Amino acid sequence: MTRATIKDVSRVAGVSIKTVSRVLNKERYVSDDMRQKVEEAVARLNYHPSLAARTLAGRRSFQIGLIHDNPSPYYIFNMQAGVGQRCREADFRMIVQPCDINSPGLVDDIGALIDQAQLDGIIMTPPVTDVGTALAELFRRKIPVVRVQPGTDLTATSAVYIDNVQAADDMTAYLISLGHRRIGLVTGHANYFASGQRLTGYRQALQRAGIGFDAALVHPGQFDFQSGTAAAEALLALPEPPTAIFASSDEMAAGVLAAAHRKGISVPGQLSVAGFDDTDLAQVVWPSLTTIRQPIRDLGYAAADLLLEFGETIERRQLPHELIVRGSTAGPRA
Amino acid sequence: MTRATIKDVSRVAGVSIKTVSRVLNKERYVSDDMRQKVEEAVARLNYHPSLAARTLAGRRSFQIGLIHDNPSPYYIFNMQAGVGQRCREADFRMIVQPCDINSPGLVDDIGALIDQAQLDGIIMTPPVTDVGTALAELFRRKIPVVRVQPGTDLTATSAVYIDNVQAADDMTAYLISLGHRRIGLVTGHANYFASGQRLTGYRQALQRAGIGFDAALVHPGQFDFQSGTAAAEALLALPEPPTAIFASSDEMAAGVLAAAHRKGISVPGQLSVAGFDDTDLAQVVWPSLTTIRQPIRDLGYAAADLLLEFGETIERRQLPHELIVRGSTAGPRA
DNA sequence: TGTGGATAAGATAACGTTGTCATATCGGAA
DNA sequence: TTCCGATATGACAACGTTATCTTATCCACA
Repeated sequence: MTRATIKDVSRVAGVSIKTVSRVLNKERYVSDDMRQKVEEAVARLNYHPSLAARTLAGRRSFQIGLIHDNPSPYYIFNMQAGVGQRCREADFRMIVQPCDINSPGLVDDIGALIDQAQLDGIIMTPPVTDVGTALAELFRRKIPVVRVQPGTDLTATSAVYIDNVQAADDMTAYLISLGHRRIGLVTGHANYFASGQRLTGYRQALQRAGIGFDAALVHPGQFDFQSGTAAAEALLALPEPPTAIFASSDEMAAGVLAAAHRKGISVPGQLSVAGFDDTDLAQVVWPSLTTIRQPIRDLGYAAADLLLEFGETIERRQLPHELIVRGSTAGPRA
Repeated sequence: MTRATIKDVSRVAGVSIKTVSRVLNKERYVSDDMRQKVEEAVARLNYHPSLAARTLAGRRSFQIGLIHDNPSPYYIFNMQAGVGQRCREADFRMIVQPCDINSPGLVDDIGALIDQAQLDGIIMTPPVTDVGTALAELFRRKIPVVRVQPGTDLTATSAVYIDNVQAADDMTAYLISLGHRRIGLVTGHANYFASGQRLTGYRQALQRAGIGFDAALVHPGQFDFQSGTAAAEALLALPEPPTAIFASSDEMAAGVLAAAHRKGISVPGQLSVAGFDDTDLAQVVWPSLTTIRQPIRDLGYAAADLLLEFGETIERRQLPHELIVRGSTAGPRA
């Protein structure tokens, strides 16, 4: 017994092939009578149309690509979950393509993917979002693109994002409201525009509170644990060390926690620590992290939604972030 | 300008369509002369064959499926990385399909996936590996299957795995070698056969060392942080509490750490803690975890390799685990 | 009563590959 | 020399859908 084809369905239903196709594609001009006959036959034969044939014959492939170069399992997992869910709802398939933004073959790889799979659209996550050559290639092919949290050419494609400036501002303001005046900031990887945006939000909140900006309190990081530890060690060795450290990612915040533990500095007693992202990590370290929740899964869902609903039409959607207060922050010298 | 087709290539190279196809598929009986002409034309036109057309005409789709129902981002991310890498090497594509083993539609979903995408093979990870109805459906369709760490019907399909019994034995023996006699065990989720295997390894090591098995020291968990915390609280409240706790996952070990921190119990001074998996988490908590490294990425790579190299032929491959000693373990009452 | 637009259904030609079969050439053994 | 298997290439059908075009009704309206 081999797979059922549309021909089998049409025979069983007693209608033409084209009518079956019409029902499958929810086209207009099909009588309820026919529709029902076809649906019964489809169910009876447990028929599933061949994606290959549909792609070849039609101009759609029912597939979208998710391109990323992101080392964070948590980020990618949730992004995939969101995109994947929206795809399932529309009976689309998601093709995940990791890549390397420093590879010279990047543009060719993306081109090959689109050619081979005849993708109907592309979703990109940072930092791939801001690779000019890749973007240019996509424009050349006139393929619908949605970028997640893009940093450049903001109006060139559809996009979904959160307000990173406001989020960092919120967190900084929260720390200030606890009584902190010397707040360290560990910035993110320079490849990510979000890093700069979070710095902006930090400065903005300080200024509003009338606290002078001290460059010594800002230490570069790369979003990972190691750089969080290193940054914390540098900041805590200052003549006038901070009473709170705001790390631009939960991983770095975990690094700060580890550094504090090692030095016997109690958190939040002697030092408050805040993260960003609200990854699983935030609730698994001790003490659990005060952080900014970034709705990664929702961003993925929204990205796929824009692609499926609007296609080439450029659309933008901003999603809300949320300040999550947990055990790693408290007032200074408590 | 539209995509180049095989027809364009054949025209530019001055050969027949079939010859181009032969070169593309590395078939025999093609002269070097022809091969070179075709390759030049392919490069010049930047030609990429349509997967849809190849799938429709041939009997292969150049796609394999990865089916999972696993809540761990780390596990899935690494599994995908391994499978994906092997796929890229063979110019195959990986289709990732999350699923729900408790859903009544599970079998239908898998069937639909295979029908629609005409997959050349399937890789499954626990706990989907042991869902009898799903396995039966795959057998019915005679599709090559590789299971990662299967628990049942071990010889029914190809498989890749580590020796969970030995791994748990290794860890338990290590803790005993440090001088521990009362070692708590937090077991994993009952859906996973690995959970039982790790318990077996634990008992095995105890017995070899002449330490009596105490059921009170074994507490059920579900692989997650919460259950680790709960188990630790229960174990530490025993009249004669353990001096070491071996959790069957790093997440649960992190939960044990948190419980210890909360109670003011120092690790590893008053309590040793060990995990399992060596996820990113192990190095991000404080103190960093002594654990068993499970080569998840390599397992994925090997699984794809078996699928691509052996197809329907059943093959098995065991990969090595490794005991990783970090800061969370030491001798008792140090 | 005739006309035309909306509705409904089918026949047939694509889509871009691979499979199958046919054909031609070459080198070595009988 | 003759024949045969190995090598090399091409013509053409087939894969399972959708697109395009055609045909047939039906109903409202002039």
